Amino acid sequence: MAVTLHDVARLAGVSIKTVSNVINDYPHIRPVTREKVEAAIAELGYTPNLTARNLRSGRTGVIALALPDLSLAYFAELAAQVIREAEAAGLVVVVEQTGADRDRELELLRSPRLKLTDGLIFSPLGVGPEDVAALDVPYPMVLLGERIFDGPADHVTMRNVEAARAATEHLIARGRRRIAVIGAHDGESMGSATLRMRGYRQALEAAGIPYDDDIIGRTTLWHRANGADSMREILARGAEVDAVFGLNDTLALGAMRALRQADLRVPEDVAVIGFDDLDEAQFSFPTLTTVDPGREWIARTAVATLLERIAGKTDAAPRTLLADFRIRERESAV
Amino acid sequence: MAVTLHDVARLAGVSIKTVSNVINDYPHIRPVTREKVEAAIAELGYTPNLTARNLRSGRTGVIALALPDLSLAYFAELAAQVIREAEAAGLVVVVEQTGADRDRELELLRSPRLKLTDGLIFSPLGVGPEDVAALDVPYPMVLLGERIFDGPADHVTMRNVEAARAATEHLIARGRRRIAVIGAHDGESMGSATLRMRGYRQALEAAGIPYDDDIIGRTTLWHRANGADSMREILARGAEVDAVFGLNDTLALGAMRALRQADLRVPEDVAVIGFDDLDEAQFSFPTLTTVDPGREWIARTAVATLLERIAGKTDAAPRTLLADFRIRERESAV
DNA sequence: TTGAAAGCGCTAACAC
DNA sequence: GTGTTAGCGCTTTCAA
Repeated sequence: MAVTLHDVARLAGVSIKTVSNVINDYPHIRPVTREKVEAAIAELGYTPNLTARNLRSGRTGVIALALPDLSLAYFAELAAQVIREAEAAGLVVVVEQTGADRDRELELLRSPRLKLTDGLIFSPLGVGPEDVAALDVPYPMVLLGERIFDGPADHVTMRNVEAARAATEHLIARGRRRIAVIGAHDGESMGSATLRMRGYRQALEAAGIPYDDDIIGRTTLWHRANGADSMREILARGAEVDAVFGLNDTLALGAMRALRQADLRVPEDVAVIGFDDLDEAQFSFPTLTTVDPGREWIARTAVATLLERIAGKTDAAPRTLLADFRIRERESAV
Repeated sequence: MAVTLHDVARLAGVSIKTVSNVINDYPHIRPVTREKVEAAIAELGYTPNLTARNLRSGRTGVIALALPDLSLAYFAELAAQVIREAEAAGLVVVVEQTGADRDRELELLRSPRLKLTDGLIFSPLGVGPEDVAALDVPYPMVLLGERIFDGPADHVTMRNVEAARAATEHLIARGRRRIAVIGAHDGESMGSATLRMRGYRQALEAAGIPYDDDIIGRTTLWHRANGADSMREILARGAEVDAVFGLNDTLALGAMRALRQADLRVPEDVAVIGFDDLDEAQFSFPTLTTVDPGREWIARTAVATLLERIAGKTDAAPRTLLADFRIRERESAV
């Protein structure tokens, strides 16, 4: 641990600057010198002290990714992608879990731990439009998700309304007219649920299908159990249903479970569509038709955008970047 | 970003040492001085530069967690837990994905990026016993998983053999005798598959049930599709089966899918048990009986053990720490 | 109780 | 082409 530039320089019989030059691939070095230095580096097993380098350069090569919880499949897959993209850009990623808690999210934004990173990719679930002021942070940040629009930072997100509308239209085009929704939120002005509901209603309206509150399942959490419970409630009401739009895949998978327990066949009796295109959607029974919201593009764009800001593009106005989506047609809705 | 100790000291009319003392809660400071300094800190919005502090202290407060892929539910849940435990200990976690690739794993161990961290929690899937030499790294490391025993580092893992035996016995106790296995590996001397197979065979032997290679499904990968494919193959052979032991939950869930497609009822016709106790096991249809291998304990112990090593317990011999397991009884095997 | 100054290991002017 | 040197912002002896 104790080998420094000085040690290498001494052994090689040169100055530390020369060693530094070799390490940083400075072009004009005599081959002989370079070899001497490289031999010394090898002999001593020298590796640069990144902390010192960071102190000099003011950069760390580390970015933070803050999200609700890795146990949620959507965020795990998002994190996997962000880490891959960051690695390709020569960065490593510190993952922070906020538990979707507003206070913890706000605390994180002010945390001195972030000083150790070059920037933050933040997927909030607790803070909302009323907290935009707290988002005006003194370091590069890219926002993900639907909680914040017109914030003081770049924002990479998906076309929720259009994609949800397309999902609903996918069902309508297959003759379904009694399309239940699982995962609606009450009293939320801006969020995935609200936006996706808007797309749903647009599709109904365009097709001349009346909106029926009886087949709208409300859940605060988007876990599988909530999807199953919500579906059961709708069925218990005796409401007629020939399709289900799960506002995310996890809810849709939960709903499928409840449908099968109620001896309803998917897709024959009830077609099901989800949203997210989790890996799991390919392997459920039946496989889940869903919306691919462009997660890969979102991850890549978030990293690229953050890097631009880190590189000094601090003046440019905050941008909103929207991913393209597509419907992944599988067995649950054909 | 540019506020330093010097700025604070100048504003407060004291030396930087005094400011430093205040920040680090050095006991003997006159209240007046402290107040002056705190006022200056507040006015300037000073936060310490962690990089500089790290350079001095030689510690970073960052640990690395290297695992195959966050898209795999088991590792996502493990990471979630490790991050929580690390946070409780005042550490943040850099997550690195190796893709279960031996070369990438070996490269990671030597990566200078690790110099930015105080230690590594490493869950290898590519390197094996033949690579123990590479594991003798010059920084604190804790190993997870089954790939390496008697390595040069502390090792936190689960009781694979005993737990697999208990899982098999759970099925036997419920009258099952034709217990298929999904996920066996060929030509692997040490790994989860091998150990769990050992427990399976022990249970059969103890119950006087003959081992039948016809109902052993081999897969290299442990994804859901492999579980389904492997199950289908066994069924296609015409082999008689009244239970399935998925060597992990994902395989078991895949196998359940194949069973239902073959019009076999779970658990009536075929009981199914898994291994891992993923969140998902509680929400599948039917819910999955499985082995809880003690993931939470493993995460907590890995962090605690790493911290001990970081704190300087470098002399002590490497230890192997084993988690307690338990069977989570759910619908798929009653 | 507080201040002065050295130095953690590195990079980047600037000199030679 | 290579060496000297001044910091990056902080902690920490050692004095005062």
